This record gives sequence, C-alpha cells and structure tokens, in this order.
Amino acid sequence: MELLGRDFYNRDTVTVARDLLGKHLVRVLEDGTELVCRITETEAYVGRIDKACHAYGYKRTPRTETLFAPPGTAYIYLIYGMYHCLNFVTEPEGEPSAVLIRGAQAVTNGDIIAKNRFNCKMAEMTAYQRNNFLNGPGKLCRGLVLTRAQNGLDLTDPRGALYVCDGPAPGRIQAGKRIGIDYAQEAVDFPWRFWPEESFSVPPSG
DNA sequence: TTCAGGATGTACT
DNA sequence: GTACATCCTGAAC
Repeated sequence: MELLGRDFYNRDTVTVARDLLGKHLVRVLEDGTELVCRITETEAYVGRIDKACHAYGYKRTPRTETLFAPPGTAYIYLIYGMYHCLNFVTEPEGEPSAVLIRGAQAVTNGDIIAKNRFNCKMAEMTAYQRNNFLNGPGKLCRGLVLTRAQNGLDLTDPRGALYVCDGPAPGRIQAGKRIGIDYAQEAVDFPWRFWPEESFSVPPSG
C-alpha cells in the first residue's frame, strides 16, 4: 500500500477528513509488530475559524503547540484524565488544524488489538465488545497503544511508529455534526464529521 | 436497549 | 476551581 505523504495532509482540513475514510492506519509497536486499522470515522478541526478547536484563534499553549507543526504530524492529547485522542495535523505549517480519528476497524493483528482493549482474543469478545471495539477516539488509542508519548510523531516517515497508507475506497460518504463540543457556540452545527455509509446504518452516537 | 453517574488528571482561568 | 474533541458500569425498562 502507498504511504500518504506530506502533500496529502497539506490541504483543506475538511477535505483531508473526508479523504482519510478507508485509509489504513499503521501502528508499529516497539517490538516491530504492525497493527493496521481501516479508518471509519473522522472529524475536522480548523483553528482559524472553529471554536471547537483547541487552537481556536491561533491560541498557542504548551498543549496546542503540536497543532502548529507541519502537516502530517500526530497530535495526541489526554482527555477526561484517562483517555487519549489521535489527530493528524493538516494545512500549511502555522495553520493550527487537524483531523480527529474517531473510529476504525481492525485489519491485521486483531488479536493484539483486542488484548489491548479487553485483554482477550477477538474470537472471545462478547457481542457488546465487538460492537464497541474501536468506535471512539479513546477506544482506538487504547487498542493501538497510543498515548502522549506519541504526540508529535511524523506520520510521513515510513520507518516511524505511526503512519497512514492508501486503503480500499469507501462508497458514499455521510456527514454530520461533531460529537462532544456543545460548548463551541455556532461551531456545534458545522457538518465536519464524516463516515462511510456502509459503516453505520444510522449516525453512531459516539 | 437506553440512560445516569462516576472515574481521573491536566490545562488553563 | 472548572472544564474537558470519553468510556464503562449498573440499573431500569
């Protein structure tokens, strides 16, 4: 599969969010094990105009510094004290924008991902666990062993611990409002959340 | 199947 | 001190 390079991320954030659906996210563990997932849900965050973005209005803090990095950088932060969220930085360096990866499906080494999530093999998961495997940003990071230790990684380095490759193109793409940003005033209604029609019959609740 | 509540710690006011 | 781009559990239906 073809590695996505800097040019892929150096574009309009909403476009990148749509184009990431179906792509293969590759996480290389310390021992060389490759965990591969197909991206099934994304959200766009655009600091220039978006009150839901941590760097709205170009606000620079130690946490948001990664959002000002070059496109193709991983932005990972801690949320609610115990979970992590994975984002890909987009647009030219200095434009604080990113795509949140909200959901995925296991492609390879599913048993290792299942062990990280539920401490069991995929075949041993309950029906409830199968339906709630990687369908949320915190769940995805848990399954792929992503924490703030991976914040700032270069996604365009094929020898790095995290990168993205081409994948099977999705069919029709659906759009909707973003999740968990009720504080963001007019931005709560921006239809910047995307998922392939075939992934869900109705918009997932989170 | 849905829902309320709690866990938990960092960033920022 | 307050808010937070979340998730899990257990109870009610």
